[in-house]
Amino acid sequence: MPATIRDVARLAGVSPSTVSRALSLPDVVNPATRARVRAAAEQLGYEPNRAARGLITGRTGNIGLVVPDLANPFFPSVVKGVQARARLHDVAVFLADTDEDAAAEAGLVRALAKQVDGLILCSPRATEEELAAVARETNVVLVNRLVEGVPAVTFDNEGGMRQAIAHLVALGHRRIAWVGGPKASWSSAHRIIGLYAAARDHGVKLVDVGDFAPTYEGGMAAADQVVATGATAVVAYNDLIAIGLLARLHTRGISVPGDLSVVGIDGIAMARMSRPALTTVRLPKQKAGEIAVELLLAVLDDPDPDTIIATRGKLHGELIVRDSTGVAPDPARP
Amino acid sequence: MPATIRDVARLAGVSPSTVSRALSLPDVVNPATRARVRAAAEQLGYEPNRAARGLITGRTGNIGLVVPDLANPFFPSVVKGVQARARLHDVAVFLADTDEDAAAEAGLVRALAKQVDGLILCSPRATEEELAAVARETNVVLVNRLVEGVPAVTFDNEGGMRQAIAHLVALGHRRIAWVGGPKASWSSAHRIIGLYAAARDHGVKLVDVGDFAPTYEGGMAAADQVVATGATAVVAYNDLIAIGLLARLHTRGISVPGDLSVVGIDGIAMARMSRPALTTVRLPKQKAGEIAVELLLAVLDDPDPDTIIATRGKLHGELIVRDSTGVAPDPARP
DNA sequence: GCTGAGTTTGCAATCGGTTGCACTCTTGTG
DNA sequence: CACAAGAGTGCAACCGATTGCAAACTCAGC
Repeated sequence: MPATIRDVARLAGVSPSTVSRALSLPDVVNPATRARVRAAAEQLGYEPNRAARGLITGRTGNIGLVVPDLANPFFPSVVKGVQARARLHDVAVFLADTDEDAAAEAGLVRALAKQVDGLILCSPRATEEELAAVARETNVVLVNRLVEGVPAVTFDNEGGMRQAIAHLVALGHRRIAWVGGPKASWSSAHRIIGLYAAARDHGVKLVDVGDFAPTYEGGMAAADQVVATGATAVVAYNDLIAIGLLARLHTRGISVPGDLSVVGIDGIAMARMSRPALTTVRLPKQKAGEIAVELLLAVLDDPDPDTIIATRGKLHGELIVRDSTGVAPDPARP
Repeated sequence: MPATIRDVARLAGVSPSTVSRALSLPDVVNPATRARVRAAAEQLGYEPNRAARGLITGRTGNIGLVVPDLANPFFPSVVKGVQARARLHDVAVFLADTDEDAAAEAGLVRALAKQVDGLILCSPRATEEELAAVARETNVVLVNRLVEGVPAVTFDNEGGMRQAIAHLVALGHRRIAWVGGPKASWSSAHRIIGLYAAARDHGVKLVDVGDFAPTYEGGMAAADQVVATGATAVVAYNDLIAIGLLARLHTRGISVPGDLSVVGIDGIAMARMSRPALTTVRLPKQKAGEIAVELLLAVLDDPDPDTIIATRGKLHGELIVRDSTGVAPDPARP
């Protein structure tokens, strides 16, 4: 039912090839013809059939986006960024959610790969080898993960942790606990590195209470161990864990920030709404999605390996101080 | 680079047409040949090219999903449901977020429509006429919206409101405020109808404080008006608004549920995490996404108008009682 | 042994675009 | 004025599948 290139050609009195050129290579056709073709296309509401074009060009005009779990508010933000930027470039986005399942992730990636020009993998849980393998056969951009030779946009974890520690140290904290995220999480591993570096520089003690699910429940589970460390402040892998901590601490009657200061990471909307409002390192999530699209599109246009390797984005976080952090309790008091 | 149907044909010693049939119409080809073809396809890792198939069949194997705002936790849940179910049927999902902009919505829908077999529109902000028009030229399933002659999956708003009111009445509340959502929201309009009906049945007074943005800020903005009504309980259009109410009420030193009980709607994860934990009507959001996919696929398989009109799903919500509701304050007390 | 029905398979057209090549028609140059 | 270069356009092949139609083959029945 929709108009084809032949309909336009007939109406404009030219051949289909001229229509094709008038629309996609404007400078090789006579301005007068071009205008005539454009008018005909307009009148018929002609839009090239993507499948047909894709068949010959090998390009689908689609990109795939894979995230571990949409229920974690971190990811919808990234998705929004990808969405918005892709639309600007007239590229459609296939979305897939792996439910934090590394096996499902691999299958999904392979299935998606065949239907798109490139993939954006956000916080993938797969191993480096698997990712490198995928990147070899498909155009891939990683978000929040770094693998040798694969374009990526990451967050400056070290810088973020440095800000958090500096803030806590300024408030007088000298013993700080760390609640880690999933073992397979690249960013968890890198945050702890930044944290230790910052702690060393400031001469404060860091206590690692282990790895937890990056969820509210994970935070609830971690809370008692945090308290047992005797730390006066805690940094959590993400805001969801931090909010879980807040809840359990409240239940136990431990005052935040009176007895214990809590810092999250991510800067999800919910952090503002918790009680007390959560001090956090806000990551430019949406921006990350936007840049990932730009990177991917750049790679598609110029698949030169050297360019690809240089294609990197590193985004800086920003410490947002709210009510969950305060001066360290006087050690003499109890 | 990937194997084509011709490669498989050559390896199996048959013609491409036989390969096509062996793979998609198994019973019209000789079992022996079929096995040979299957083996060859397997060996080559052959997967039919979707663009090529789409060109001839007119089917893309893709569906589109349009939501107003991924930042509202309601929608990621629906998206997850759609996702999961679509994958089961080997259908890919295009996602678009309109940023709550009705104009953008129209454009997006039209753009998406050409690349997919059908669309799922979740809580669309467009007018009935626009939606009916879209439904006439594309296969559409609505979620959380009802338009004459268009398949839809909705929530039982009346029933949900009835449960909420019954709960509040049992707690002794006799004057209940309602904080509405966006004017263009179909569900807001229908929730208020259910609310009034339930209030009448129970002989309690309902006070409408007006329409607000379906956000935390919207709830903060509504709080003072709620207090001014003198109501002892308030029902909010959604959980986000309810959580905003909680925050502002806390700031003003108004106790929840001591002075005022608060009920939300949606049952987002965040509701459990608020302080006090929010009593809410939990809607089966993910289920709605799953059913929407089933409905859409059914419509695609059988585009008979009579079937289409009968294609409806209505999901029931469930009252989750938490700490934000309690017995009405003694009127004599102040 | 021949005919006809029923199976199984291949040929070739087709979907809707894009693009290499060749052809026509200007226009500029010697 | 002839000729070459260049611009503009059309022809036809092609991308990778599906499918109507016809050919080839099998097999039963007479």
